[in-house]
Amino acid sequence: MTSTRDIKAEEHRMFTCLKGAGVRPTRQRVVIGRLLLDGRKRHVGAEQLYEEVQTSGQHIALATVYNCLHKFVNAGLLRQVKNVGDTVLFDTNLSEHYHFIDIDTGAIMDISPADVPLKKIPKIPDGFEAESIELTVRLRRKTTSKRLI
Amino acid sequence: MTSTRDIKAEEHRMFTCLKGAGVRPTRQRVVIGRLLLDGRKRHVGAEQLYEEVQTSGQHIALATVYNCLHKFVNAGLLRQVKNVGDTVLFDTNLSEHYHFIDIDTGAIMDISPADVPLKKIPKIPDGFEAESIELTVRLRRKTTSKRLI
DNA sequence: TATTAGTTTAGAATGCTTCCAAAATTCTTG
DNA sequence: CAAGAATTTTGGAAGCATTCTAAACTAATA
Repeated sequence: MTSTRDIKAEEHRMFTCLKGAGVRPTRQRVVIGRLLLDGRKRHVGAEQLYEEVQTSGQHIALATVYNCLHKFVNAGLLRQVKNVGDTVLFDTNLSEHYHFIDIDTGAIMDISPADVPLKKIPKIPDGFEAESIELTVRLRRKTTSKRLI
Repeated sequence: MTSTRDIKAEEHRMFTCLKGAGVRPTRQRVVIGRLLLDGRKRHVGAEQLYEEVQTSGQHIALATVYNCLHKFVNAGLLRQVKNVGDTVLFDTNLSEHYHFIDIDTGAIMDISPADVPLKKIPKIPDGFEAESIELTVRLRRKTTSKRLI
């Protein structure tokens, strides 16, 4: 079990972490930071995170969750996944990697860059610079047999 | 100038084309097919196409434009681009290729696969098959100098 | 031609995300 | 520590692309 002192310590760590990233460490951001920036690699949507906050017994307005996620992205604490369905996802994995997407369930799995070395980066048009390179492989469950019973 | 007979001929060609693709050739689909499936490579949104139809003096309900685009995608006459902003785009270029996206304007440019050979396809997880592989390079206009005047 | 199956349509509904303007919080400076 | 300035939070409204609905229509089939 986590003692009150440990919680305080963790909160303080997150407080410092946010400050270091140039993000004003408000109560809400510390709460979300602790849920999200704990080292685990996850893909989260705003709505889902909103519910996690509620489950944890806290309340943060949905609009604030959105604000916070965007702030974190700008601060480089989070990445936005742009290839998924109709909903915006945020990725806690900051290292270079790509994604598998199960088109039926929407589930996302990481692809290590070691598994897909690009032989060369495409030549960037003059006057531009690459902001991001995304590689997404959409997967369909294989229909192994068409047994009807 | 295009004669009435030519138009009729083109309509009939599209009629046949749709039929061949297993798509029931309704008036609306022939109209949209003629605007879209003329060989030019384009990236189009539903709303934009809807306006093109109106400009051409015809009327097709927006819902029908959506229906039609999806039908065309299922029939393999069109591809859906899934990496762009918040709006769904359709791509008349059916051959393998990838995309540059100007993050400021939303403009899309094709990347030839010759420019980005994937050294190897990532290993597809067991029980799945790849439905599509998308590679998207987001571009930002380079800030060459910060002249203020 | 009659029947059936598939389409079109306008407008309503949906659902994710952003906007709003007021209240609250955090930071800065003295 | 107080006061003012700047930023953030909030709940609800608004926005917007897309899908849904159910009735009218059209195309294919027998």
